[in-house]
Amino acid sequence: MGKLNQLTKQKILSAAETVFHENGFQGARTTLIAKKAGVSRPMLHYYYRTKEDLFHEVLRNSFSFFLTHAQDAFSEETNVRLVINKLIDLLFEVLEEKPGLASFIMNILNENPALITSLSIIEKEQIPALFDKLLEEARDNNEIQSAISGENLLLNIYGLIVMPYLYAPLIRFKENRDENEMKMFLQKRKEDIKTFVWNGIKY
Amino acid sequence: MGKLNQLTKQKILSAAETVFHENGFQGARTTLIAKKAGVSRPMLHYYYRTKEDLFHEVLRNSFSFFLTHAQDAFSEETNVRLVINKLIDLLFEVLEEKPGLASFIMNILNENPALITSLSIIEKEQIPALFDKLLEEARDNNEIQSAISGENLLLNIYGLIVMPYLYAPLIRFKENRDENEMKMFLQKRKEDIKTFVWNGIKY
DNA sequence: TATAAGTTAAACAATTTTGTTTAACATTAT
DNA sequence: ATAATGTTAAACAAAATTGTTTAACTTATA
Repeated sequence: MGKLNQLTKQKILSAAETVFHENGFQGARTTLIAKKAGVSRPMLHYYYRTKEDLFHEVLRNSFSFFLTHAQDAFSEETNVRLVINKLIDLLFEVLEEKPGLASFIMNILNENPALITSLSIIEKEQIPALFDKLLEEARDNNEIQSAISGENLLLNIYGLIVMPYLYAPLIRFKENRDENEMKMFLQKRKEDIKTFVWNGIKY
Repeated sequence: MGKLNQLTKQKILSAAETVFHENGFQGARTTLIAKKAGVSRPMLHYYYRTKEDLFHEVLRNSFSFFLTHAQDAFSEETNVRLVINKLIDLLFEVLEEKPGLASFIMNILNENPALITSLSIIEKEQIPALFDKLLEEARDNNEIQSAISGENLLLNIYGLIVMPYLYAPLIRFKENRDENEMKMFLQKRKEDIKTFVWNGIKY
């Protein structure tokens, strides 16, 4: 049996990513995915038997993409402050590349958190622990005062970064900012977040 | 024509709130709402013709509830720091009372932001401007150094507060924390956020 | 060039969900 | 007690959506 035009399969997966990111599992329509992929509906089911199969593939890819980038911050830098800045840079890049990813994750967290915990990538996730270690070192060196935990620090950073992406549609509507103004807003905000976070833990 | 057993109507609205908060518009099932309200399906349509009508009512109430409480911070306090602390307290109270509200708002922001901007309450919303004024005063008095805007400060606070509520299901799953442990985690986090935010803008 | 693989449009079955109708029953107020 | 109001269960119609089937067509390749 065949089943192997990788290009078509990829087009479907890629369209699925966009649609699932924008609408979540329930809101997504396989018809729209097929259309965006430029492919007939039977083709979609030919490569991915069910909507669920397709969703799981997107889910795995998305989390892998997100976590891999986040982890990079810890391999590329060693000092807390630099790691934090790097992490913020990387996460902004991730969301710039996939703006729907933030709400996608929020959606799953809400709809079906068990889905996330079942991912093998998640089990290997060590970021809070890595942060704990760096924070402890920094406290020993009197670089920071705060007794914050790695988990809380990470939640803070996620919250600060993700917020504007969730909020973006509202800001756009309310203040009528065009895409370019939004980009500048986000660019500036990124730097603001860095100093905000640093001050937040320094004292 | 009748249409006025306020108690039943209220039961329906209240059940609808829970279901819409937990599942969003698309994910919500009118059948489940009727069931939770302890009422037959035709009754639901008797008081609210369509699912959409019911949703709009919940939407209005939810935003009104959220914004009214947030605004209170500015009437009850006058100093930036105290306003911030009050706001954080009030928002935590809001989310403690309606834990699904956070993801509900995120959901709409994603699914249909136009819905939010069309709310009359939103147009009257002045919080960023109120913050701008307080921040300027505080800078004049050398209480704070940061040049942060009211809008960004508000985004920061929202992000920091909302995050754990979105994240909660995952934390619960991953670390197996029971409801009580979650409450303590949130309680502690609330105070952490206060100092985190204050340090963030002070320097 | 013949064959297999990839693809499509069209039609359809099955399911889910919303909203309506009907006929009957219960409750309240007149 | 009688009429209006509130309520239910049951059945149904209409629409949307997923997944499948069929028969035909195209393109690469053996």
